[in-house]
Amino acid sequence: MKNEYRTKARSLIIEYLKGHSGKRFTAKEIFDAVKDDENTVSRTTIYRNLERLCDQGNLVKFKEPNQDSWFYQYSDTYQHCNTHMHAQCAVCGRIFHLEDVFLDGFAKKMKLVYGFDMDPSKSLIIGQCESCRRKAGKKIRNVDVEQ
Amino acid sequence: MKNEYRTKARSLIIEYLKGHSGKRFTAKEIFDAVKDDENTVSRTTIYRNLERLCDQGNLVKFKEPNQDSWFYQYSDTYQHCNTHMHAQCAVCGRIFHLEDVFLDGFAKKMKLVYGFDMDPSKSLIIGQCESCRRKAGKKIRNVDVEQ
DNA sequence: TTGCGTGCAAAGGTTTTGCATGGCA
DNA sequence: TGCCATGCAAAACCTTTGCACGCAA
Repeated sequence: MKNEYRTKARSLIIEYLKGHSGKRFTAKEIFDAVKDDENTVSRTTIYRNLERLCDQGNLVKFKEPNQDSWFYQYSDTYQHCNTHMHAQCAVCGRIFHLEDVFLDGFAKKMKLVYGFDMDPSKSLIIGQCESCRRKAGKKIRNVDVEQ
Repeated sequence: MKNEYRTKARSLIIEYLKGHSGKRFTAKEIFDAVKDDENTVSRTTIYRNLERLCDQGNLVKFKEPNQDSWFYQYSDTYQHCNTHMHAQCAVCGRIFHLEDVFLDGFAKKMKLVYGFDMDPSKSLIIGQCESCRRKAGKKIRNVDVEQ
């Protein structure tokens, strides 16, 4: 078992991700965000820490259509991710954790009708969340007030 | 509107994809498959044709977890893809088209419980298909008979 | 002091672009 | 002939790796 050290770089990354929990970022965005006039965290370190956080289960790593780079999203509740399904808002990128009970009926039907054994933890529902739908209604000249 | 020419390269690519409809390939795999002793289609051409096929709606392009490159899968029925949901087998990669009626209940519940407007065409269910589950049962010393 | 973490530079791999050439209609 | 498509080489990106040095415990 490896001992884990608390370093400046790692703290900066985790702080940033935690501070924006629920939003998704590319490695590049995190690199830019963590850097300021005095300090910089190398890309290598960013990648290595992101990978570690994924392994530890605090980070979700996923792709979006037509995007070259991976997205990372911090989630305190991700520990349970191997057991349940997620929905992601196509607008703001937030990931929602769906209750298992909610899925039971669907999974059963999938099995019955298609003979398909679904793996909820790997499946992803895409759509628009409530708050983004509300915002969309308030859009002025097709420009977002905030993202 | 652009006129489309029938060229050797494009025919080779489409033929290969059609001949293996339901399977998924990376650009590299298609590059290797299309090449033989006499002919070769450049990577550039592969990518340009794959992109065009996607635009035309005959090809699905998607990522899989922890894979660097995109996967492409030919589908004659993909024309309807903007209206319905898909399930993908994690083992063989085949994509199944789910009936719309099948989803109605689920979508309604999503809206009701989470206020989430799902976009079936972009959502993906991952799991194991019937035939792969059967094969898995027949596995000998953890080696697949065929993939 | 030990060994984990970081940074640099370089490599690896996939995909895109510019430009001249080739081929379909 | 007039476009469209192809191929080559190079570039653009994102991500990973090797190695020496720095820092936490």
